[in-house]
Amino acid sequence: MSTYRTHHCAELRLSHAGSEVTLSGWVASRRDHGGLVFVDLRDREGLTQVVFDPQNLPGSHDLRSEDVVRVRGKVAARPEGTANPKLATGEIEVHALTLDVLNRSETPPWPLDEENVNEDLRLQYRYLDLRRPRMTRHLRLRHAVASAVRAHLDGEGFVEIETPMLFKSTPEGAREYLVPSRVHPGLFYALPQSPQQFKQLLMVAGIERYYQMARCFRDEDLRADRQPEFTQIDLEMSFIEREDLYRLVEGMMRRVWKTALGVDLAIPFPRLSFREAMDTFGSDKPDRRFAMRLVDLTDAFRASAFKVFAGAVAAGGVVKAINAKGFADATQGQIDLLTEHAKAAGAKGLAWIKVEGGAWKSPIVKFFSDAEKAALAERLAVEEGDLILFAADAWAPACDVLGKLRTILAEILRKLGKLRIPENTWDFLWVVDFPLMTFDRDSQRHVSTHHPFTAPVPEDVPLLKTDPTKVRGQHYDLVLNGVELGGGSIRIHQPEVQRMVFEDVLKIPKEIADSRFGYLVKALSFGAPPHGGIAVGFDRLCAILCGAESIREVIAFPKNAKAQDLMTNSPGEAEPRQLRDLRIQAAKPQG
RNA sequence: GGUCGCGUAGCUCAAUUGGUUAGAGCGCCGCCCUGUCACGGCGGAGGUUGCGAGUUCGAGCCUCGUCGCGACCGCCA
Repeated sequence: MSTYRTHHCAELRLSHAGSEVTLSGWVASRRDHGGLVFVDLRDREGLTQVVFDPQNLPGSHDLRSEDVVRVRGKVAARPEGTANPKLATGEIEVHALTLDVLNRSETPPWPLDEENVNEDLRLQYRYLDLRRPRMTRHLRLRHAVASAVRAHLDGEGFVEIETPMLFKSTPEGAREYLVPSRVHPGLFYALPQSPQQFKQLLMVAGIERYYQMARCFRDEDLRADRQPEFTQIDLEMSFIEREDLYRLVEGMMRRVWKTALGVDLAIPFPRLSFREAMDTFGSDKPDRRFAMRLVDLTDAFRASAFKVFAGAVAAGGVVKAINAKGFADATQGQIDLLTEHAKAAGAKGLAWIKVEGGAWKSPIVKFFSDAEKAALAERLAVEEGDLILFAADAWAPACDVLGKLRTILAEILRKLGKLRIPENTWDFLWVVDFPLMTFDRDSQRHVSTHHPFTAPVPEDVPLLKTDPTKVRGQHYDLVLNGVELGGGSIRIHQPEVQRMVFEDVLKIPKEIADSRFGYLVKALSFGAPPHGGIAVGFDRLCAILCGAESIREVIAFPKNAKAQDLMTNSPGEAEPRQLRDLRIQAAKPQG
């Protein structure tokens, strides 16, 4: 038995009354009555009230927040009327017989029970921040989720395999962290953005089912849900089709939700094509917990007197609208704000109608015919108090604009109490049938919508050379409550198809394709099995399960928004000697 | 790189139109207190209002610059 404890601080109950126990932990709070001292002793499990008689234990007067102590004492039922129903151990207390101060604590820089505190400070003293029960809960939930994932994948025959952190620079995609090689001066490794290529090589190696809690690195600007290093549940399987993978991930998520929240998720998750998602929600990661669907009005305004609409249709575009129910009382400022967002999303302006006092108030409604008004009223189910917002443009930008407005409106209406987004609703879905290629106007060439290893849908392969943007990829995104949780694809496993994508479709010069991806194409040529996989954002997953706003809340030692670690003060300068060894000269910023 | 927001005591926040010596709660220090659990009582310490200029008789408040932090946009195959 430990000399430090016989029980933890959330363990003792009335049934223990009379027994002698030893507890160790931190002083969470003290209430010194002079002749009697109460201390809430905290360990990772919870709180226990310890009662000291300072005549016998004078040191109890000197206890301070966060001192580490060991207490031996007798468990006693609390006197009549003094039980604390807020504590699991609230029926009892420990009457201290001995007190050992194992370590003193400086006064904490902020009261640890204060939730709303400057994040700088929390990150600078992260070890104190993590003592708080909420953060302890986050880390332990994260562990429980990781365990559930491992248990599930183990049960499905997966093998956990580590892949290198020191990888090769592949300049496509996210900016990478470069690592200089001392042995090869002037040459660099890169930290992996994901183990993508290795997991495919493991399939060629015949592993068949691989997974890894993979640390990934991206040297891009940060967000609340983005860190320079983050963790993915990364997995890959051979001899599967998309549906096989959906089933696997659905089972895994079901297990995770059961473990973490005790919730039975409904599976299978619905599937929505990219086209349909954009068309009805204006997003490839739609939050369907609220309606506010995009409605198509193209045919109704084909011949409209309102030239903005008719013109868009004539140019091959669409007219679409959404109904922000109950927002007819939007202020001019709010309309302006929405217009700003619409413009930022690529719209030229924002047409709107307020339905107030039985009338349609709008700068544009005078152009509408009765038939057009009737179509509007019917398709948007227009009622008193509604605010209708329009987009008239080519299909993709029109959907995009309204999709962004939809998200913003939902947030505004939710705050105003006009839209209720149900809590504890887990709206999972698969978004599928993405276009394999997107035409990039800047570089005037086709780029992979996701990555160049995604296999085309078999029946679309003939279009690869003729009309690449029409080719659907076997890519899938896992979406939860409007958050992209993960994505993956069935990969190309025939070397000639992979080579064609690199050279004929993406127009990557042969030498570059060879030097960057030659080993992969070569590997495919040695009997690569059909395979595919997915990467699920583990930090985001944990944040959602914890109800946290930011993934920083579920990472033990995260970086701040400037990618710094405020506790260790990194990044920091390197010694001149280190730089000399690496043959690197730091170009100091001006000033 | 851009837009917006924030920066006042250790922490969370006040400070009327630009006007006296910048306040409160918590925390901290000292004394008192045997049933508290947001313990209570009395007393005390603690401030370059992020920094620098400017306007003004006078700036926490206005202007400009700068630094820091955050959110978003760009970016994230």
